[in-house]
Amino acid sequence: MGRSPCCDEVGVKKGPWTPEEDKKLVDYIRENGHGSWRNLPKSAGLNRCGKSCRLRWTNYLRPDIKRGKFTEDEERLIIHLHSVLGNKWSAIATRLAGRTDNEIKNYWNTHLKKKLLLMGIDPVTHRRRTDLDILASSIPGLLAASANLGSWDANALRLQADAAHLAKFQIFQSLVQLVSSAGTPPPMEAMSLLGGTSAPAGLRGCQLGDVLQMNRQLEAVLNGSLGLAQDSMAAATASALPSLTNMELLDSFHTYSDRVIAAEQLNGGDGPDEVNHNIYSSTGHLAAANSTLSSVSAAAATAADDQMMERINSTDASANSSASTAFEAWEGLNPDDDLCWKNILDQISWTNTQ
DNA sequence: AAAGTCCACAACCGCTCCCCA
DNA sequence: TTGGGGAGCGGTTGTGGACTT
Repeated sequence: MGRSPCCDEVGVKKGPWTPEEDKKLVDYIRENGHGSWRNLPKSAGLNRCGKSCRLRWTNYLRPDIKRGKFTEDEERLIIHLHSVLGNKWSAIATRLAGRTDNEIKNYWNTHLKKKLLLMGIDPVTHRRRTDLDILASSIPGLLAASANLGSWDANALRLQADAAHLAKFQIFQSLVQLVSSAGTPPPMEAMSLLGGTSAPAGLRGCQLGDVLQMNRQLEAVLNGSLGLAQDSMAAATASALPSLTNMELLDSFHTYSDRVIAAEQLNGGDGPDEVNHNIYSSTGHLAAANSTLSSVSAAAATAADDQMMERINSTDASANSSASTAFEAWEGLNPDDDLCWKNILDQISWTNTQ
């Protein structure tokens, strides 16, 4: 069912609207309502097509439009709604008073999509990414982010190291997950990288089953770490950032924990929607490493690392050896060696293409 | 200071949906 | 039931300003 374009008239103006045109359009609609958009330009004395008038009105001139930056609440809501509705921008816009579909779409494409990618989340599926290319490309950004964390004082050095540690830990976990999801045993070259001369004793010579077990442990640790991080955040930050006041620490902590709690509420607690769980929980480390709260979260998570070990040791005796192995392995890796990362990525890329 | 590059956003294009004769 | 027209939607593009080299 073809239809002729509405803007096929020659001589109809296109491009940016002038203030005079805006005034004509606003005045006309205020006085008469828009009525038929096709007839409006003629009636209003505008040399535009009706479609252009409608877009200008609905996206820019409408009096109930809310201008300005998106708030964190709005961001969170957009991400949540997008996970449910997909690219249904108009449907999403109906849930955000004063925001237009076009504005939300633009904001998604220019900000939120990148934000999610940086957090290691696929903006389409809202699940954690394992794509190697993205993973590999994200490493410099992650490390740069961790390097830019702070310039306050000596404590910043500790925080920077913590954040880098966490970012690399997350990457490592993703790599292990990737190996386990490949369905085939990794090549000896790859395994030898994990257990080779530069690798820690815990990983040396480990088998696929060990890697899978390790991955399960890491998954549990990462997914369970958020609560621990919240529990220990205030104390951890207090010890890591003695130069900040208690009030500043509490503010930082509350900002972060509010986001988490709100995400949980949006989620309906234990509903089927895993989006916010994915975003705020399982990737908590990575988000923390990249967000403005990264320094606080990273310090807290460092303390949480200790508690993770305790939890593993106390709740799953059968996994004790593997879990310990995983962490010993991580501690033994030399994540500051760029060549080490390149080699691991190269080898696992090779695995994935087999 | 100039040139080049990147980024954000307004606006356009083309398609689909829905209503109505 | 069909098809024409209006409106809405999502993807894409163009442009101006900010930033970098």
